[in-house]
Amino acid sequence: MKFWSQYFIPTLKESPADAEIASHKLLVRAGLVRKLSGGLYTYLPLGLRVMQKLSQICREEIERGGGIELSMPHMHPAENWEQGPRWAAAREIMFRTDTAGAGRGRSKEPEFVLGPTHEEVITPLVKTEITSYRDLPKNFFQIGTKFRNEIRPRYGLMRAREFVMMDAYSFDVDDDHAIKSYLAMKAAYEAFFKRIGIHAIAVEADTGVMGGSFSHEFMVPAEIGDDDVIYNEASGYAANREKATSAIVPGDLRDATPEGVLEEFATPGVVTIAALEAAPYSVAADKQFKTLIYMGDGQPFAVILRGCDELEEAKLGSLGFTLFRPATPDEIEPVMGAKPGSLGAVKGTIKDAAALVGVFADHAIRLVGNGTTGANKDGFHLRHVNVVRDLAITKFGDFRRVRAGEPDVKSGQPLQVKRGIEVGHIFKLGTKYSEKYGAVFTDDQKQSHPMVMGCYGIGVGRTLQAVIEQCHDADGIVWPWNSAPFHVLVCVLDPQLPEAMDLAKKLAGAAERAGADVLIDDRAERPGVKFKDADLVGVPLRLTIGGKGLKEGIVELKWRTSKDVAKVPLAEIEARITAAVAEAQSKANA
RNA sequence: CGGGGUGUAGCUUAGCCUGGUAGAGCGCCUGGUUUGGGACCAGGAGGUCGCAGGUUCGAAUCCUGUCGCCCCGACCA
Repeated sequence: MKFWSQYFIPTLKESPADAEIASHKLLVRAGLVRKLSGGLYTYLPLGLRVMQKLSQICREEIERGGGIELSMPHMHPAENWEQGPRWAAAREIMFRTDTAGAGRGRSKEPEFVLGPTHEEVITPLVKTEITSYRDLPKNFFQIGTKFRNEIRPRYGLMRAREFVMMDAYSFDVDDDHAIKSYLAMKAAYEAFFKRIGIHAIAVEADTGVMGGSFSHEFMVPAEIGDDDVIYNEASGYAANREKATSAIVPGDLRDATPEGVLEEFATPGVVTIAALEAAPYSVAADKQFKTLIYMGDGQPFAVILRGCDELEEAKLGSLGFTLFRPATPDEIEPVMGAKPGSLGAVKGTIKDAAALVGVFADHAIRLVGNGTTGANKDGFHLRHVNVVRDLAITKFGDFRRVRAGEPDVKSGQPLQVKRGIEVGHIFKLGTKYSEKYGAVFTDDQKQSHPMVMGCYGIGVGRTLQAVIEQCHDADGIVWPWNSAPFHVLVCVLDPQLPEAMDLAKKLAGAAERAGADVLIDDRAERPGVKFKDADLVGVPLRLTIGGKGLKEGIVELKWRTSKDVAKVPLAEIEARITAAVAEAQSKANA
């Protein structure tokens, strides 16, 4: 048991000016963290306790899912990363030492990076230590500090430069086994989020810079989340914005027979979809082809969408480029023959078609039929453009951004959108890293194969904040039992009375024997202050010992989730505490 | 990195437009009265007004630069 007067819980009446969202304000007001600098936080005792609780539950569930705990350095030689597949993409977000070549008495210092995740460390380790199928599968995990040079840290622990993450890496002999490991981790995640008392949903996700074949994000629905979840309640479909697709193009769509003769017409000054929609042209946006030029690893490629659709840039990741970005007008003109606004992909109109490494079309352009697009001549467009007849398409794909209301691919029912906080992510990586680092094993036929990997992350600090975001009211935090820094708060209104303190210690002891963590508020504060702090800090079960109650022979018992106060006779109080703790535990672990 | 905002006591802030003794609330210290939902009275400590230049007789206030922080965008656990 801890005594508030001896402990350190600096609560604040007012929210700090730099906190915007409820969970961030409460994190600071309830005395869980203090900011050192943008994206860097000190965990105060209470915050640390919650981090430790979450970490421990996470550890238990990951172990249950097959994980073996170890701990890797936070600082890595840049060399490890240079040998890996994502150095170019990842170096942007890493903190790096700038001592390379600087000396300090030596002719050359190696460059170091602070690890944002550890594929680049675990894979070489496994390469040297595991060589036989007999030693597989293995799933290694750690819980520790990660570093990311976030362009814009924000929302307290939600997006920090230094943060605590559980990261796990699975190694299997083949795809089937890798999928088993993946599903075991998915189940472990679900168990973890359930135990800590928050609602998190698994949604299909893009693999992003991690690479890999498929992936789920674990999202906590919240207004302030920075990701959109596209979902349909009834069908169970759920995907993040980057991955989400819809059944907007019917599976049995037959491309229309080409209509009309391709024809150029003058459109002076028209460089936007909207301008072409307006009189005198009056071409509806869904009858236009939008042509975008991107640079993929230094080479230009085109993406064609309907005029009414938006590009979902992350979906370009499926094209296999390591790095891509929108091309600049200077890069576009020599290739296409015109500036942005007059571009098109009609055969024969592209100035240097050979320079394009691909023309990638969104499936939905097949709905356009007889459409209009740029003529690759400034001030001119083409009409009666037909997909099959006129466009030289390298590959069709899903590149458009899904909108709410479009039909779900599973059920055809309208999709909905809500915001969420990404608290965890699981990837089936495949052999991307194992091939690169030579992490191979020998099978029972003496054949050598790359290990099939998966990687898994849970942002512990972010999860802590997501718990607060999901579990609070106007008065403060309302901790779920298993996440709470303390389970029971014994509020002693008259700590100067020895009999009050004696009783408090006795009750605290009873609660501890029942398995609860107990905090005794023995401060010489007025009752109002104590009650306000109790609500702010959000301990699930509050026992109040007051001078008046003592005379009546009762102790008050109150749950943070309810306004009801039970006046319990002293003779019964210990049994009631034991029962209450047992009940809360069984509910939380059901 | 682009756009917007902001920096005054430990915290929340007024003052800045229109230059002239830096103010309040919370918190803190002392004493007293209080004591079941953030008490009251009296007294007190605490501020190079982010930093550096400049304009001016005089700068928190005007100008320039710079740094930090916050918000919106791209990225992510």
